[in-house]
Amino acid sequence: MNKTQPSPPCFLPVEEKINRVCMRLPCADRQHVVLTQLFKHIHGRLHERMNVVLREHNVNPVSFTALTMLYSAPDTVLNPSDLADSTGESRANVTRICDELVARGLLSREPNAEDRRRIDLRLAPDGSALVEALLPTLQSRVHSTYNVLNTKEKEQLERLMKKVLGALDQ
Amino acid sequence: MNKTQPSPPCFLPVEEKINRVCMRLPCADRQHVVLTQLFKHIHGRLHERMNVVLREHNVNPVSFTALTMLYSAPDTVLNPSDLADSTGESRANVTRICDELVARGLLSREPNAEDRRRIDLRLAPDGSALVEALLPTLQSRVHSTYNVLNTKEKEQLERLMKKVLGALDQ
DNA sequence: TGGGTTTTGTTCATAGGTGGATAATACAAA
DNA sequence: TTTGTATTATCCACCTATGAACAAAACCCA
Repeated sequence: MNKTQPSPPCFLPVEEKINRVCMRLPCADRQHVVLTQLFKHIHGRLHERMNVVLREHNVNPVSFTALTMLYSAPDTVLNPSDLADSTGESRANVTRICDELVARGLLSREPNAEDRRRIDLRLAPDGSALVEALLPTLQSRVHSTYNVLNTKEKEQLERLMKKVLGALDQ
Repeated sequence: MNKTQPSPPCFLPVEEKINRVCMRLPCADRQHVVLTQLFKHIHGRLHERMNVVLREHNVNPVSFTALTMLYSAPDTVLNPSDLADSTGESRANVTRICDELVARGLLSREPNAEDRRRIDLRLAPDGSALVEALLPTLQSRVHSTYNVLNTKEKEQLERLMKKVLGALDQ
C-alpha cells in the first residue's frame, strides 16, 4: 500500500515551478497551490477527453450537458433558466446553445401555458437517441479513468471533494 | 469521524439529475459521473474566486499564471513555448497574453542570442511586484479553502488526484 | 386597482480562446 | 552546399462565452 503517490510526468514541471515560487515567496502554502493546480489540470484533461468523443458527433460539452440534464428531467422538459442552473452556464449562453440544438432538431421550444414569460425546452427523440448513444462511449473512454482507484479510494475522493466544494459554497 | 460527507447544497440538484440519468441509463456508473461533475464544479468555483481577486488588479487568471511561471523561472526568463507548456495554453494564446503584458510593462520581449527564432520573455520589476502583491491575497481568499481539510485529508486528496491525473496522462 | 419590483428569455458588444496558415530560422542528412 | 524537415512565434478567421441592457410578463402589496 503506497502512502505517497508519485507525481505524473505531465505534472512534474508544473510542480517544480510551484516549488520555486514557494522558495521565493515563503508565505505561499505549497500544498494548497499544488491542489489548485491539480484541480485545474484534471479538469482540463477530462474536458479535453470528453471533447474528443463529442466532436465525433458534432456536439460540444456544454450542449451535451444540456441534453443530459433534459434527458433526466421529468417529461424531459426544462425552462432555460433551469438549464442555466443545471449546467452552470449563463442564461445568455443557454439561449445560444438552444438555438443550435433546436436548429439540429435535438430539442424543441414551446410556450409555457402557465407562465407566458417561460419557454418549455422539450427533448426531441433525436436528442434522447444522442444521449443514449454517447453516454456509454463517454463511460468507457472518459469515466473509466477512475478505475485506477479502488472502491475505497473512490469513496474517499468523493467525500473529500464534497467537503472542499462545501467550503467553496459560502 | 464522519464516513460519508453530505453533499453541499449547490451540488444537490446536480446530483439528483445524475441519479435520474443513471436510473434511465443503467450502463452509466453513477459515482464516476459524480466525480467528473465534482471536478468541474470545484474547478469552476476556484477559477471564479481567483477571478474576483485578480480582476481588482486588472489581470485574468491566465495572465497571472504566466507571470507566476516567469517569476519562478531561472533569471525570470522563459520562451513563449515554455510558457505555453507551463500554463497549458496554446502558443497563439500566449502571444496574445504577452502582447498585453508587454503593453502594461509587466514583462519585456528580447531577441534570444543563441537561437534567433526564439524570443526571451523577461519579467519586469512591475511584474515581480504584482506577483508578490497578489499571491498572499490569493492565499488567504482562495487557497485557504483547503483548511476545511486536516493535514491527513490534504495528503490523501493530493495523492488521489495525482493518481487520477497519472491515469489521464496516457 | 395601481405602482414598483422580480423574473424570464433574448440581443448585442466585446473579451477570451483555438486551429490553421505563414515566415523566419535552425537542424539534419545526402 | 543544398535540400528537406522541424521548430518558433505570429497572424488571421472563426467560434465560444460573458455581462449589460432590454422588453415582456408575473408578482406583490398598499
